[in-house]
Amino acid sequence: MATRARRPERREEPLSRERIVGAAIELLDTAGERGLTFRALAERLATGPGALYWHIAGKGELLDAATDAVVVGALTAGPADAAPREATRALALGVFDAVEAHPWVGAQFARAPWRSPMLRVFERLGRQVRAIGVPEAAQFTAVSALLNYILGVAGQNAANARAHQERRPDTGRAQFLGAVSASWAELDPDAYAFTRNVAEQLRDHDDREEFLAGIDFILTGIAVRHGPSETAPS
Amino acid sequence: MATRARRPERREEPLSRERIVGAAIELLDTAGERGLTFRALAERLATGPGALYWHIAGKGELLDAATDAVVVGALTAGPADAAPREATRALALGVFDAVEAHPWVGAQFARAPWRSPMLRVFERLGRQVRAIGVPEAAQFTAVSALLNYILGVAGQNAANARAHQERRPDTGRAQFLGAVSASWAELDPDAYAFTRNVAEQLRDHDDREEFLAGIDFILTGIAVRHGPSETAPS
DNA sequence: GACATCCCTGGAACGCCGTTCCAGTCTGGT
DNA sequence: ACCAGACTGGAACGGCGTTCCAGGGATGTC
Repeated sequence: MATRARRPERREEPLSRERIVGAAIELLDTAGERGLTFRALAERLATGPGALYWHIAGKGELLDAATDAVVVGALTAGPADAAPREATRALALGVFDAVEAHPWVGAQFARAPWRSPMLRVFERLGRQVRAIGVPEAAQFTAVSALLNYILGVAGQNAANARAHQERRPDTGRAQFLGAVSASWAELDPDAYAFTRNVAEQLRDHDDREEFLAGIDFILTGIAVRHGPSETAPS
Repeated sequence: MATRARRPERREEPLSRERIVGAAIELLDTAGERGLTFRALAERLATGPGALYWHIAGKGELLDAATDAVVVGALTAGPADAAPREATRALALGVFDAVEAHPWVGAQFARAPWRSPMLRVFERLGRQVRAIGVPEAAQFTAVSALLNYILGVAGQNAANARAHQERRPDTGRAQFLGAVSASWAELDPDAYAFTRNVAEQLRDHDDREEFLAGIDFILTGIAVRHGPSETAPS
């Protein structure tokens, strides 16, 4: 009688939204964005494609849920007692690192605007901008600038990852940048004088440092325009 | 004899790479990114899908060529005798306006990194940054910051355009933003205090002004860090 | 114990996509 | 008159997201 005290379930583990999203993340990380298909996902979960639709509405919702899981993880860190500017840098770096670990997240940001993952980042950036002292009427503008920059970098990271993962799995980031840098050096000297000139800087740059430098440019611009007094504290 | 002096061609107009790219741009503008298929394109050109492949390698090259055509058009303008900072703003605005007229361009930027269209923008930005007086070693960083911000805005514009064109063709940008703004106002007051607070600013903001404000933040940041003398050189 | 019910499964099938294949046509050169 | 090669366009292939639906397993009711 009663229920047979937690039978070993119908299979090892029943299908669930969490399990599906988890498998989707693994698939995205290992096989890239093109590797996530309902058929591959079903095979990995030892079921058929149709079963997945009982738990997830469609591919859009699946990508959304996967992105949200990654973003939530990236935003949990943070000491929170740092100075606003430092906290903003840490926050941005957290998103950057998450995108570098899961490049497909960068592409997803550009696909679904104002969904839950982006809202989380927006909110966190907003609190820092408010802490910095930006007047209320200018807060949306300041946060938008930061967010759009972060999204731009994320999107490019995703694109680069695709370029040297799906096309040539054997080449790494260094070879990829080296190849692009070499092609820049052979551009027309008149039409692409500047680009030729910075070909070496492309090859040798550090993504993280460049990203942070951009964040600092924007934060400085915000401080000059809206800061309490730039150098002297109030 | 001789050749019958320019016969009226085999059809009204023979297939050509230019005609295909032109038709692709029309299709992208009117039907959105999802509307561009080789079958629809072939039908519009009164031919079969196979014929297109004689002139264009595949969909990637087609999108690249279409993007390039739009970007080239956007970069031809410009007085060139303006002050560097003003010229940079005009250049960025040119790209912004092109993306607003052809939202799919923004998505394409995030899909193919370091292809011809992006290189053109990169080169033009670089020349302005050089004219501003940024030292050579920091030019790549400065241009990257500007470019990534522009790409971020472009990608979001593309995503927003998709959201209120393919999902609800009857609603315009205002209704779309209004709906998002309304949903923000109903978020959890604790978890989304900031977002709730700027819901109105989202509804009422001007995309162009916000974009320019971001460009100005970055340009100010660059000037403070690398400007000719701002406060005092090293 | 028999039975109806509902949640959940998973394989088959639909329509559309990018791409390839190829028999055929048209054109200019000899 | 003939040929070689540029070019066409319809058919077909494999794969995708999604839908459909016959069924299986646990549960509640008599």
